[in-house]
Amino acid sequence: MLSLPPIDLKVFHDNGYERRKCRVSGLSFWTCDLERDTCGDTEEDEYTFIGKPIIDGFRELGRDLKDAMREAFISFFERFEHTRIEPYPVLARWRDDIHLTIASIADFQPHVTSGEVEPPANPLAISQPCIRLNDVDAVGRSGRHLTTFEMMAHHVFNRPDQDRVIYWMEECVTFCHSLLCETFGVDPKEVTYVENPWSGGGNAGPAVEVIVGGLELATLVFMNLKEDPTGNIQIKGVSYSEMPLQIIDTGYGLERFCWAAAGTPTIYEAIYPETVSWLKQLTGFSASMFDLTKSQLDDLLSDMSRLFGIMNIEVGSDGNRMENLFIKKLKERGHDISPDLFSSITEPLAKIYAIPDHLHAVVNMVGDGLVPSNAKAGYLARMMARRILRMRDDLGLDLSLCDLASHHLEYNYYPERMKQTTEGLLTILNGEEERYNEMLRKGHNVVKTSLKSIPREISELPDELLFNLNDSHGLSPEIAVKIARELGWNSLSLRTGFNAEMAERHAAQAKAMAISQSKSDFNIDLPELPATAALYYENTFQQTFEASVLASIPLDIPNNDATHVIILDKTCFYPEGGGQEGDYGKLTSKSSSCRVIDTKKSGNYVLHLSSGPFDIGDIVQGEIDWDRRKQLMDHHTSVHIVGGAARKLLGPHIYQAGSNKTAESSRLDITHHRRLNRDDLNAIESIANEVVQNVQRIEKLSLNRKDADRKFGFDLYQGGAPKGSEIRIIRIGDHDVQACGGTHHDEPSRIGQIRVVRSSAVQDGVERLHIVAGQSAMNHARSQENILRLTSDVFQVPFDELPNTATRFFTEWKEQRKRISSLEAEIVRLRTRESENGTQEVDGVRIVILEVEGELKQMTKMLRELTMDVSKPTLAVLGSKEGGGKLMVATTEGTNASKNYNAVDILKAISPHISGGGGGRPTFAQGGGNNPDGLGDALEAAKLLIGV
RNA sequence: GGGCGCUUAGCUCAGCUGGAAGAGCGCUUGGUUUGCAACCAAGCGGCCGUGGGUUCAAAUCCCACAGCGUCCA
Repeated sequence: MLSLPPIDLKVFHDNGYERRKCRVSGLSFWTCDLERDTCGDTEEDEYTFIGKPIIDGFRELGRDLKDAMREAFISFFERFEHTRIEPYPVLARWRDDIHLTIASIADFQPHVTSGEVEPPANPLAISQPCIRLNDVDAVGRSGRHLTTFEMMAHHVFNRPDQDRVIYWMEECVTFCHSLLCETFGVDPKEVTYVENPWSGGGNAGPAVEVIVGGLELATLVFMNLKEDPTGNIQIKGVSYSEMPLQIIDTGYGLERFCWAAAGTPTIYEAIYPETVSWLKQLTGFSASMFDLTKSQLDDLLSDMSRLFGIMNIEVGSDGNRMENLFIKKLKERGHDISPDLFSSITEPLAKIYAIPDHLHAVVNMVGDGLVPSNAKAGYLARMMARRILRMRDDLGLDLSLCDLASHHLEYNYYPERMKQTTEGLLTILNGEEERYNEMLRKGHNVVKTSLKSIPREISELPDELLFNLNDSHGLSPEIAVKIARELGWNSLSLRTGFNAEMAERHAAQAKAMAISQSKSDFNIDLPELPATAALYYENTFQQTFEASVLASIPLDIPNNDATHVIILDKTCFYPEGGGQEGDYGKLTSKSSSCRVIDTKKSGNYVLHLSSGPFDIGDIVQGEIDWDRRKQLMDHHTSVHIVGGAARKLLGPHIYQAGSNKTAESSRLDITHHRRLNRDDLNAIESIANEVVQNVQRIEKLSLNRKDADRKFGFDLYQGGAPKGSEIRIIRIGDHDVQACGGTHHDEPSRIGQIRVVRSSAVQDGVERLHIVAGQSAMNHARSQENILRLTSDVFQVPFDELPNTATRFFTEWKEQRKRISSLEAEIVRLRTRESENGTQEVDGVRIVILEVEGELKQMTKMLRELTMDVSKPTLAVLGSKEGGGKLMVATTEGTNASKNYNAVDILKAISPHISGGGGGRPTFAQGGGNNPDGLGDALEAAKLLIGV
């Protein structure tokens, strides 16, 4: 078993670099500073560029600085034969394993890095906007963390097995060194190259971290290994073997370069200067606030930044301990500040710094067409929006999310480059703020009710309660405690580290989840065979064909009526895929004929689920159930048309979140930020039917992925990330174009008619459209009419009178119900009065024992009438034969009646006569049984018991 | 995809250790007032989300579904 050899390059020696071992980290590194014995990225290496920029030639800040820096980087590599590639979206639509683009190499995974697809250029240079939310809690606090950044990169995809090698380590490091020290004028003594192998996502390789002035500015990864249990190279405990590709994956942090060029106290001041000073001004953050002079505060902040560099502030680290250490170190540097002063400076500042970063992430995501939601990728946008709003509230800013976003667009963004419109973005963010406010308002109530049983003097809320408020109602522990204090629980506080505990708890839950996941698929062992030729693509309308049987495999467990799986050399049967159900039909050989009950796909084979076997080598005639297939095509093409119509009507954020096509109907799930009403559906339906009438032909293209991406962009992948290098594309005029493996009409007019029947909600931010087309549209209309016919038969009125008639019947029903209940009350009153004739008194208490008719409800009313009057103390026992027998006993509260008799005791004593039980309060008991015939006995027993 | 929570009057919500459906706001009427606001009194307004189940009895307990919310992947 080997580990990786040292990275020993000519470029290092030529520039006077030596290989050393870091005294702190133990890693090998290259340096030309003879004094140096640390690798540069340790807790003993301070930033050297704060207050004195280490990169020359940049006087701008903010967006201009980023533009200049990006251009300097990319044009440098253009001079050396690299092709400039436009950045990919931040939403990784071409991948099904991640939601967001987390690195420049993510643009080319998995298909380019696997060697299946050619890269768009080779070598190439790019600056790719990325979003990483792992360290979101450190943003604003550490001085360097960001959730969204641009990863500048030069990538090379070498194929040594095909004799195509562009360049490898030597040239790569040479480029990097020349960029830093020649173009950017960095003092070579400030640059160290640290050898630190990289691994991730099943790949690995040697790597060099480029540290400049104590800050990691770039990583150069030489990816040439893949995970392989039999491999002979060991990295971080995992075995790898060499792969046919050699990929150079570099990452240069644009924002870090900007910071090193600006020398500001934190990275945020380098890239978001306008926002930072705007927010400082609005919150009144200034030296005088802390009884300091401006230069004192500046000194303090600069020293804090340098300390940030060496103190690793990570998520989940113990806040209190870090703070004490920090204060101690500041004291060593001559800043004697109290913990209170420290946090009153850092708390608001951290928020002022984090807000522009978070805004950038939200604008990146929503600008790219993402709709915030309570699940999946959309949740990430909502979470970030809520973090901004919380920080805004903590800072006491009187600004809406839209105000903040508008400012951000003006100073830090190019709105015209967004896919979403500015108006659409602001509308969506406005909706997010409304939801946030609604959550807070509701949260207030929730806290109020959950505090009821909690004593006011308590100093800490129960953990369970806080966890629950957070998980179920979105109230962070801080907010929950704040609300509770406002409600009068004044001595409450939140212990430090609570959030970390909560995160641990969530992590434990997620872990438990991961273990309990398993998946069962349609799986059988298949022999090695040539791939099935797909006739359904060559001619979508072919209904019959002749093929030879390659395999006939009995099913262990019969699937519906299917007993065998038949594999042919070629087929017209479309296998289930892309939400379109498989074809039905039949296969006939000379000797036998079987039904095809379903068609599925497994690898390159089409599996016909057959009602019986064939012999291998048989020549069979296949015929598909054409009515069904035609209907499936109607629905599939309709789904594309309706999706395009929705996008046209509602905006660029409309994206397919899923779909399903059966012979009866189809469903299309689209991303949208509010519920659709019937008017919206009508509008979509109209546009869809115009397309059916006006678009002549549907184009079916087959392109390799490289060309498909370039020509149509990533909206192509509405149906999810496709596999393989060849992409089938369905283009319906200029109305809709997407990658799709389904069967489609050549002419939209073949569909006839599209109806968008109704919409329903799948999750927040995703609306499901129910669609019927072609013959199904006709069937749907007929069945709707049938419902009307049946209904109008009941009411005996014509169709168009139905709404009025139904309204009339309903209101009359309600009126009559009310009338009945008032009549019942009247009966009760009459009965009660009657009963007074036959009553007896015992010790001044009136005794009423009666058999009545009616349900519990009426009996209760009667009892109330009887026992209400305090001047007439009464014990009443009522019985009814309804529903198996009912008994009720009540006394007049606060009188001799309630003193002398216990209703529950009496009830329990007599209810066995009707084979039942019951209970209640001492003054009011009710019960029932299942032997109505015993009612007389029960009432007699009551008389006996009471003594009348 | 998973966990948790919510659904009760026009609105906002209590009630949920099973035993007479409630409050505040709004609405109607009356009182007070020169008038309005305010105040006082009375009244109107409920398939307690839908469908099953347990029980003598379910807004309340159990199951399924729907809609909504929330946290985590």
